[in-house]
Amino acid sequence: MEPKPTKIEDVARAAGVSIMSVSRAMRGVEGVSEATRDRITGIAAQMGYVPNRLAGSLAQATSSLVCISVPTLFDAVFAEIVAGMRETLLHAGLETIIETSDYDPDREASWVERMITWSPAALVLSGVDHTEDVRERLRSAEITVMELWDVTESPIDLCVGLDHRDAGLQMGQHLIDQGYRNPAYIGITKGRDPRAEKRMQGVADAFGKNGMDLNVIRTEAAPSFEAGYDGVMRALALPSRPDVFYFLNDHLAVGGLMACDTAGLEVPGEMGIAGFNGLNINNVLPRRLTTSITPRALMGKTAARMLVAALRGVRTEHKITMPVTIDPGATTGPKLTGSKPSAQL
Amino acid sequence: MEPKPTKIEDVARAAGVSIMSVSRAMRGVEGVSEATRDRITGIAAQMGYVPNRLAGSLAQATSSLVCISVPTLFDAVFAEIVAGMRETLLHAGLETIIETSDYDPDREASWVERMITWSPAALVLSGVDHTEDVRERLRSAEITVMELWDVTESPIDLCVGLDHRDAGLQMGQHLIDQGYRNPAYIGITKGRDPRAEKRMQGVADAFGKNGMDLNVIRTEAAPSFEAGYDGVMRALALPSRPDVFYFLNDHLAVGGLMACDTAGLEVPGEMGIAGFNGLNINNVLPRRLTTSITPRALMGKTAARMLVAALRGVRTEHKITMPVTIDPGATTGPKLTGSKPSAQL
DNA sequence: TGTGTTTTTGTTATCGATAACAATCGTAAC
DNA sequence: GTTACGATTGTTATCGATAACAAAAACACA
Repeated sequence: MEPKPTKIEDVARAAGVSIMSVSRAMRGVEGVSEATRDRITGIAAQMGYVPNRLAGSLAQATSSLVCISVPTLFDAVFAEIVAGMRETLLHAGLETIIETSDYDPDREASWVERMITWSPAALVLSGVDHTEDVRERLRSAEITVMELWDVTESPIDLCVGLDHRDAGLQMGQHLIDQGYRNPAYIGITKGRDPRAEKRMQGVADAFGKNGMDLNVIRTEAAPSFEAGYDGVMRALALPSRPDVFYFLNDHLAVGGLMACDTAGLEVPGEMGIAGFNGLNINNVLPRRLTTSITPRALMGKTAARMLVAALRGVRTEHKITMPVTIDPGATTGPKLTGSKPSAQL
Repeated sequence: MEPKPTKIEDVARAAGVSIMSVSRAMRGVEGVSEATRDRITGIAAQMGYVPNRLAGSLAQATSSLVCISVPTLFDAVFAEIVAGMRETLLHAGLETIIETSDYDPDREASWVERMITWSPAALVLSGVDHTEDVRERLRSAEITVMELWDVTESPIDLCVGLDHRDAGLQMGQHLIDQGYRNPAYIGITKGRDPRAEKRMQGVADAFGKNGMDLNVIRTEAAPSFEAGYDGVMRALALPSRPDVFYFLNDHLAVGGLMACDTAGLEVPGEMGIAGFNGLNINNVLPRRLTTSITPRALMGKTAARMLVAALRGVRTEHKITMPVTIDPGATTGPKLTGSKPSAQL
């Protein structure tokens, strides 16, 4: 009663050819005439034959798997990057496996360990900060590695990302230009998100050059709306109240914006707010967030193309730094001190 | 120079045993004494041996892969369900592959086709509405199938989800109780999200029982903040303005809330707003959204446990309907007609 | 001490494909 | 009508593991 799946041998027998001809026909490689190819693929389709990729990959000693590790899928940022990659990869006949490391390097490490057992064609990691174990493994395994989202002077292999410190520097300067003088950064536990730390450093440096300090407020939560909300609540209790908040990302910024609203603080009049990413929630906020727009889909697509090229032996550049642009928005700006309308929403 | 990965044979030679002993030792199955097992695993670790899963799965005719298809990862809803599953599955030694179908049944179908080639242990699909091709394939392949997020009388195999129509019915009654009489549904193109259609139907039925009609407004966009915003803008142009909006989900509801705010409509005084899911953005909104709370993480965990049990041959229930509870929030309620404060945010 | 039983270890066949090489076919050139 | 070369097809070895069965060793009990 069990409907044993048809294998290549069955198709070969049915078509009256050798299994190699079927193999060649199915993969679309050279070595069969157009006529027999068409005949074989026709019969295969009719028989409902699906090649066993496990066997194929084993024989080829490499699979068509691309394993991607991102910190989280709880916000759309990495989902967009991944979506950008997938389309291109799928088009190139590559399957993707996604992992969420939850910003935990050890978890990334154990994942790399596991993935290697599948002989993937490539591994994609988020960021450039990895444990020594991971670097070691990747060095010894002959797997193409792509580091995404951040850039470094010494990539393991390929690298497509942003210069986060520079993005911070840029935003810092923007905030200074807007007249802010007492900035605070609101983020999460130190070390959890290395990219955010770099951005913070950039902002700190920008203000530092002008002799101003950056207050740092950290919540222990994951990067979320709530973390931003809580951060603001905590920040407002500081002895000298900041005049602008630079948030870890737009999620925290939105939470922070809501917190300011709840606290009755006028934005940007009494408090400036800046985020990072340019999420699409920005398109519906009554007041657009000041933020840095990151080219997420494009980054994914770029990375995927570079990866596919590399897998085909066409090695072009090894490292691309994508541009980040500032969306001035409406949550920073001249400090008005007019009448304060009460909150609605 | 190439550091050929060590294989089972190398370990066997180094340990002075047969490869079967190594195989048994590595997998933790019966058939080796404790002493030799420890010795073998020690040597293997020392040699940096990682078993080739392709070979293993091929020999076993089944892999430890669980393939999961969700409509989207752009909002956190499915990400949370998936996260709930992953932990349990990983614990059971199962690897997960995630696909986003973008609400496209054909895309789901081609994905199923591709996944089968990897001999997965199980397939997880979102919803219970699939193309006939998919049903056909899954019937013939001997793969455990889990349908998630929705429920049906006749699941393919296993099923863990919500009764969406009932959730709609529940919310509809709630809105009626709050005094609303002219409801409108704001969603996306018909047929794209079958679950949303069921919820809408539930609301329509609830109002219908009381002799009231449900206006239906559809934007063509994907389910997003913008879709809710645009939907409201369009709804406000209707001849008879609705007094309450039931949105496809919280994302649209948040967008709609912002639109009402921008349009200067008092919520809930002049307009009620209800969503679906209970996203955590609700924790920071100055006015909590009226919504249905869905147990997403729990659903994922429950599904994963059921799946693991089924894979081990322990078949308990086949179908579980998870409860949905209403969060009354503050965007629906007595229609106040007090002074209208101007918008801040 | 010998025989039966259980545990441990090893041997052989197999999983379903692909690579590398060998054989065959067709046809163009001489 | 051969010779020769490129295009097509087939054969054999291999990929790295596991299942099923066989052999050897350890243990038990009369």
